[in-house]
Amino acid sequence: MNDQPKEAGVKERIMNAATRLFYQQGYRATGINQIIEEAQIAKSSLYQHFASKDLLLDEYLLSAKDQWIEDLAAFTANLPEGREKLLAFFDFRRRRLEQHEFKGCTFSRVIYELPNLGQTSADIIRNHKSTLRAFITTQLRAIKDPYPEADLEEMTDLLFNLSEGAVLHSTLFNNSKPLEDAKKTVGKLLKTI
Amino acid sequence: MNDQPKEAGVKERIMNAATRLFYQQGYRATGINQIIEEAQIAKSSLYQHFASKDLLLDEYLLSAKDQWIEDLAAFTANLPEGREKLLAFFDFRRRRLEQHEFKGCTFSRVIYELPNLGQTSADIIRNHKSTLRAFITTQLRAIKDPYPEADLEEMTDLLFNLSEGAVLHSTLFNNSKPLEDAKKTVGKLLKTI
DNA sequence: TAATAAACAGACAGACTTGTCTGTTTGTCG
DNA sequence: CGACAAACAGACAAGTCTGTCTGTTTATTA
Repeated sequence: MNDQPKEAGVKERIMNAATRLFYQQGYRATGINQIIEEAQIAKSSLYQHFASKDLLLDEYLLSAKDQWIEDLAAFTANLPEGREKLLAFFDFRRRRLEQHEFKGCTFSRVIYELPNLGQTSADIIRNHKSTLRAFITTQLRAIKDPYPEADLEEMTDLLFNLSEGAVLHSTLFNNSKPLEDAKKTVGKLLKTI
Repeated sequence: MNDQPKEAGVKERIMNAATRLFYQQGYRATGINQIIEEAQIAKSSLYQHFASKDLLLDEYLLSAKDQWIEDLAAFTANLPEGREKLLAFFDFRRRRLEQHEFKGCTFSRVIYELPNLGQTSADIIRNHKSTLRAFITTQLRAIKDPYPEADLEEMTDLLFNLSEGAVLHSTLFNNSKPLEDAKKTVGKLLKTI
């Protein structure tokens, strides 16, 4: 439990604890008291840095989104644009699930957990998913340019939906296979364009 | 609020209220007290029929799953097997989201809301998703039989993942477009087999 | 009519929740 | 040293939650 680096700043320790707990247990299932215990900080310190639990959620989503994009960039840094990076995208999502015991997509989880999600949080998540979608579009363009606009859109959505569906099914069955299979299918689909 | 038919049995009224509330607000966000109020029954009556809230969830999932399959069957009853029913599958999921204000898939919601879901509940959901997958396989076979086993599996998973991803994105963006586009894409994919 | 079962109302226990507030300790900077 | 800010511990308010329990009313059936 007490695996927090004591040297880290208070705000950082709160974010670390919230990140772990919100993802592993969910937002609603995680109490303020559990966060302060794991972060080893005082309750008043938490409310000094975050006005409410809801706002902590928003900051968590913002930071998780940045981390996600950064990790993807690092994971695909040495690969050529196009086919290679697209396939690696599926490896990346698979690896994330495996590292986190198949708890699902950080952002989809929040969407489904909070049906009446605040505007700000929902915007952050939509923004993140749009970034992923743009990543796919970029790689498709690298494979075939010029790519007819209508076909590009369609293929982007196909791959985007395929990845999300595969993440969901890997989560549901606690198994990497859906994502592995999806990657193979993408490999074949890319040969047709 | 008081739109429960008073004639309906107590257990039925509980299930009706739970179905509406668990889906609209989520399982954790819905309290026992709210259920008994909407169902217009006494708290002791609820615990007479369901030993705990967790077991109520399981019965809710079972009944929701049956209803889902039944509704799909009715929706596609007059269509020929194969291409038509496959395309209608996407219409069906779109219509469900539209009718429920884009709150997402009943079952995926539970998966994501309860990361430490009980074995029974998880099994019900996995069973349901397997049924959907089997529906797709059946329709693909109707289009092309014999269908090489490996290709059949791959196309099934592709369509299955595509539908789940489209449902997720329609939910996220409160918009039917992802599911409409997915249907069009399926139409094209089916021409290639 | 008497007996049995089902549903009723609602108080209650006990544990949880977020957020506030008081007062103390610690560390840093001039 | 003196002053200021940050973090501390932890009690507390006010509300929520699930589940239990007591005792009453209603309906059915023998």
